[in-house]
Parts: sequence; C-alpha cells; structure tokens
Amino acid sequence: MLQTTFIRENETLIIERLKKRNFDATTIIRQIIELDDNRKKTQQDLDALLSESNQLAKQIGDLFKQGKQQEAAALKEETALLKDKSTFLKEQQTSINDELLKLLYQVPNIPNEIVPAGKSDADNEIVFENKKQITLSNQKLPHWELAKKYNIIDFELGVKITGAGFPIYRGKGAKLQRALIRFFIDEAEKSGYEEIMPPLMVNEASGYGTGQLPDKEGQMYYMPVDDLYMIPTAEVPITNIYRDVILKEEDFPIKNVGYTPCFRREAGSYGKDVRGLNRLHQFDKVEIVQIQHPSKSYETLDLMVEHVKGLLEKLELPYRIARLCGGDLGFTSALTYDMEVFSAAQEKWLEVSSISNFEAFQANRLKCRFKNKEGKIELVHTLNGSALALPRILAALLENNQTENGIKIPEALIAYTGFEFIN
RNA sequence: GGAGAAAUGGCAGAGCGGUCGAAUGCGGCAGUCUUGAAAACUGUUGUACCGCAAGGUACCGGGGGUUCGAAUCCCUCUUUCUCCGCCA
Repeated sequence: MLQTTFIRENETLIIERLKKRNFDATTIIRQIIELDDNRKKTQQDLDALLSESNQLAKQIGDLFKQGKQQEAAALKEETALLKDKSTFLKEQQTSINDELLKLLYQVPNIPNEIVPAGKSDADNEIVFENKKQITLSNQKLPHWELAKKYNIIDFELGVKITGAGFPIYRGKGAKLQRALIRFFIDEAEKSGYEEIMPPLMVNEASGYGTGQLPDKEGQMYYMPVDDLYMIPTAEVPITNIYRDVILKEEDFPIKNVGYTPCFRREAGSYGKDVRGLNRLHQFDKVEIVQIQHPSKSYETLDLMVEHVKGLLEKLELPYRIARLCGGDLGFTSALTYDMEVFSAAQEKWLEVSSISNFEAFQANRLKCRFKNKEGKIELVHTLNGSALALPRILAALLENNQTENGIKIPEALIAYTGFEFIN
C-alpha cells in the first residue's frame, strides 16, 4: 500500500507510472486525496472537542475536591452535549479511515522507471540468456513420463490420497527433493542468509501484512474453524516476522532463507500448463527474503538475481532472465525479474523464480520501519525471491538430463543425493 | 479439555477512579570528569495522527461498556503462566 503523504506529493508521477500497468489511477488518486482532506478536518474537529471535554472533566474534579457540588453538577450538563458531538465525529472518523484504507488497498505499487510497458508476459524483456544447448534423442520423454518410467513420482496415487495437484514423491524422487532443498539452503547460507523454519499456517493479520489479503484470498487454502490460512509461499510467514517492528539502521541487511511447502488453490487454472509438475496445489520452495535500507534495495535486488543465477549455473540448466513488464508485474512489486529454465522435452520455458523489490509498499502494510541516522522513523524496503521452486526445476532436470542409462544427476547435487543416476 | 493466576514503556517492575504518557531500577543516547576507558555525576530517552508553530489528540494485550473523568470498575475475546487430564 502506498503512503498517503507520498500520494499527496506525487500525484502526477503516480498516475504516469501506473499507466505502465494499464491502470488508470486518475479518479482513485483524487478520491484518496479528498478523503484524506476530510480525515484531517474531522480529526481537527474531534481533537478540539475532546480537548474541551478533557478540560471540563478536570474542572469538575477540582470543584468536587473543593466541595462545590452545585457548580460541578452544572458543568456536568455541558459535557453531555460535547459527548454526543464527539461520538458522532468518532464514528465519522472510523468510517472515513475504513473507506480510505479500502481505496489505498486498490492502488498497486508504482513500477520502477525501467519496467517496460506491456500487457502480458509476451512483453517481458529478456535481459539475460544462458544458451546452453540440450540435445536429446528422438525418444525424449516429458517429465511425467520419466517420473512414471523410473517410479519416482506418482501423480495418480496423489489423487487417491488427496486430489489432483498433490503428487507423491518416492524413492530416489523423494531423495532428490530433499537433496535440492538442502542444496538451496546451504547455498543461501553461504551467501549470508539465516535459515528460518516458519509455521505453515498464518492468521489474517499476516495475510494482510504481505498483501495476499484482501485481494487474493481465493488463492489460499482457508480453515474457517481456526481462522487460519495455509501459506502460499514462505514469504508470508517470514516477512511477517518484521510486522510492527522498528529496526535499527545497523540491522540492515536482514537476510532470511526458508524452506516450506507452499499451498495454492490455483482456482481457474486449466489446460496444458497444469500437466505433471508444471502447476501444483502443494509444492516445495526455498525462499530468500531481505529487509534493506531504501537506498540499497536495488543493489540488493541485483545481488539476489546473481544468487539465483549461481544456483541455476550449478544445476547446469539453460535459463534466461526476464524483466517483467507493467502488465505482468505483481500488484505489490516495483520491479521483478523472473528466472525461467528451459525444459527440453516439453520445449518450454518454465518460471522457477520471481525476484522482486517491493520498495516500501509491503513495509507500509507491515509497519516495518527503522530509525534513520537523524532519529526519524522511516519505512524499510522489502525484497524476496524463490531460490528456488522445486517442481519445475525437477521437471527440467528430469527432461534435460535423460540418457539411455537413466537420469543423470548434476555434479553439484551428487554430494546431496548420494547417487549419480536415477534408473 | 477442566481449575486457577496474570497481561503496564527496550527489559524489569510500581500504580489509590481525577494531580498518569504513567513512579522506580536496568539498558540506550548526550554531556561533565579522565591521556583513554571504567566508575561517578547531570541531562535525555515510546508510537501514531492533526498543526507553520505553540501545542493538541489517541494509545497501559484486542474489542465493547459504566462514569463528567478509566491503566485503575464491568463484560467479552486473545495470549501467557501454574495445576490436572490427554498426547507426537
């Protein structure tokens, strides 16, 4: 959520930038500013009124002490009217605040200057490509066939136990999952991230904190009996650690890495993209999160991209990096890089990571702030990225490394798997 | 799940319905002293909103109520602790 003061001071800039998202903010920004004027006015009136009745109350107290019951009683009558007025204004204030918040929730983050304009993923800008060639025989199989052939993932069994989108990994398939998780976490720790193991369910406040609520509640599994949500990504519990927190400048940068399963309802998904491991309701992901000083967040974003690049290099996967266009950019993000690996049998680029700088947008909802050198309280910048999401990595590993002798495990993983081939 | 106790500033811990944004201690920050440090002493030390400012308003776990006036009384929710039961 954008700050109202920022909106007031940058009206034209915001409207201009949001055009990149194909979002016409003209009306809503006007409404926000008018409502905010209204809010200020109401508070001034209310404060004056409360101030008056506070003083009266004090006088009445004094009069009682001096034993002047009659005069006190007279003053009491005055307070009744004040009270009526102030309750009315209080109600008005709450409703204005609610309405203002509702409007603010509707305005997406403003894209960074370098975000290309565009409507869909077709307009994303490829900024880097590793052109590693994968040559496969004519007998190449998609990963779901390979999974069956080597008996490492059972999709049908998952359907029996739970439903579609909940695969069962077994044998070397399960081991490979565990190997990838450990590999990703170890690599992150080498880059200075502290490991976090968070809860897999979060409360409503946390959903609001990172922006899943109020808009995307349909994406999360919800348990009404306990009023809890299953996390769609470790970003939610990890970033919410810093909700309502005031940091010190020397705390920067905060670097956390967490492995969690992720749960997504994926309502409305259909067709080819959901085949095999491409889109699941439950999947594993290692997530990196950073809290950074506003002046350093873009530097940090680059470092995070470099980190994920390193992972893909070590896994020997062909990949490319896309700078998302305005139309593809997430609601809360100012700049996002998508990392895509090439899965050679499907002959498709699969998104395996999305690394974003949210600037102060998330921090404003979270109320995550720091005390700057002048002693002023300022919002932090938050960033996160997958490093990495497992299923599509697994898909690409299976497809790209299929040989006559089985699936070849990349060098960097053998220490973790304990085997060199799946056969 | 049953019974009881509690929730106050960064932490610890007072708090009688008005003089409480809240004693005191510790910690933090600034200063005096010192070659430097420690000690000692002095001062300072929450957040948000409104206001050019002076200043005002709100916040003592959350929400509601009583009252002219609530950290203090009442209701409710949440959390924590102790005891009992169950259990990975």
